[in-house]
Amino acid sequence: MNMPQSYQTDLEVILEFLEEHCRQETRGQWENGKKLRLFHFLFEMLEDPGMAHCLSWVPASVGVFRFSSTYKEHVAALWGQRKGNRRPMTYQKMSRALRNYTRSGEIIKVRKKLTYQFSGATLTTLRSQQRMKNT
DNA sequence: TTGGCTGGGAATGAAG
DNA sequence: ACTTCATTCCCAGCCA
Repeated sequence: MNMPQSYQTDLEVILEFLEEHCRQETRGQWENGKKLRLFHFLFEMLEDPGMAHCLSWVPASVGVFRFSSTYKEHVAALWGQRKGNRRPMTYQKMSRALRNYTRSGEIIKVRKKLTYQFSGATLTTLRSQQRMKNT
């Protein structure tokens, strides 16, 4: 129990770091040890039946999903809360982030109103991560 | 014509 | 210091 002062403060620093890390985990900013990305969040929402009135898969088209016109702002607001942004998230801004995925090809825009599509690769990694969770 | 979506440049922020 | 991803702002085009 008799430790040098410097050793104790090092421990305190480490504990402080871990506590902050845990706080971020519970705030949902981390997923599988990696930073939470927008498409992870959207996938989560899509797999949640309680969110079907906000956004849902388009039947018979793999990886295609669509926001509801009336609740799209709700999804955006939730996303903003999850990230802990200073200013409230809006659909306008969230869709801008969605457009950034065009470069990386993780999500592409479908020529239909409020609808987008996960790439095959993105979809398979998301589904495998989802498997990990339920075990 | 107008409002709702869409597209994207550019600057800034957050975090590793 | 540099990259990645997201946020914020803003403007312009399209179309029902």
